[in-house]
Amino acid sequence: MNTPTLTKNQTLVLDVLTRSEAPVSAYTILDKLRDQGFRAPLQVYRALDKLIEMGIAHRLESLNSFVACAHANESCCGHGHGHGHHGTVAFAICESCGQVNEFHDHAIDDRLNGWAKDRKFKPSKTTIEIRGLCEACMH
Amino acid sequence: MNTPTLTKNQTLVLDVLTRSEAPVSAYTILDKLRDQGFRAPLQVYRALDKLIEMGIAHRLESLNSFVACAHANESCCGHGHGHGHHGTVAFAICESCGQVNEFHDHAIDDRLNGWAKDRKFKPSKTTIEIRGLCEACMH
DNA sequence: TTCGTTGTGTTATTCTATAACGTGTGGCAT
DNA sequence: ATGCCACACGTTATAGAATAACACAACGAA
Repeated sequence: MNTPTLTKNQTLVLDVLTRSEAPVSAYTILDKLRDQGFRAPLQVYRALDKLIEMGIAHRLESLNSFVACAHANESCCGHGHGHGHHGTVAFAICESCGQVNEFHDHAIDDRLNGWAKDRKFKPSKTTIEIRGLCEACMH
Repeated sequence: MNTPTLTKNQTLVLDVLTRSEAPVSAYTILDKLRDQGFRAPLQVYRALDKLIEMGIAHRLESLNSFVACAHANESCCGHGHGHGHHGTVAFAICESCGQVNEFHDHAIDDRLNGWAKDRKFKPSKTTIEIRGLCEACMH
């Protein structure tokens, strides 16, 4: 019920994201895929665009980097990948170790949607990113 | 009780931000200040860093652009500029006209802080940006 | 077959941000 | 006053992120 068949480049890029512990920049992806024949940034960006469009990957705006979606097969509220979305996704990013924690919170969604509705603002994409220190990295 | 006296460059940059209806990129700021003697990006970035540090300006991560703080003299909850923060600020950005609406919502703050506290994650900076269409730009 | 769509590859260019120097000034302790 | 330090400022060069513009190949639908 998932992946609408990925192309070769999309698969390669997704693999890099999946294998990485931390977010990866487009140019880092490029470097990691030179051996597989990648030569230009566009090859990476095009694959990323599709993956993000499919909801399989996310872009971290505050880092200019990318991660694989952590909820690939999840359906906490009747939403898998196939149809809709699990609302807006939020990220907690450790500035020390780089680890990213992806989560979603309906109360926040409701709040933001409420604000938007009140002002007749039509949201297309919402970004929530918390930068800070994870427990392991605090001294 | 405000501005801890801005330097010349900081004042110039803030003026550009204040006068602009929409977010401005660093290089656009640079161009607008060439007449006042600006010649290099760093002059802009350094001023921006300070302004942001003071809470007088904000960076929009999803746009790589900057805006003047809309709450400069506000104290909705006992917080002005001087001491602390009015929690986390959120932005609604119209992708058509570029207008930005800055707001803050304690329920969201509480929710995010709760999530962080549960996981012993220590937030340093939180980004919330809603991209979409404002009422005026919907057809 | 023919056409349109989609993925691809390549070169060049634009936009965003920082590194690494060096200069000048104002405070302030001695 | 002298020496020192912090800090704003200026400049050149470079790194990092993203897109423009063009060309080609594979594939399915009409």
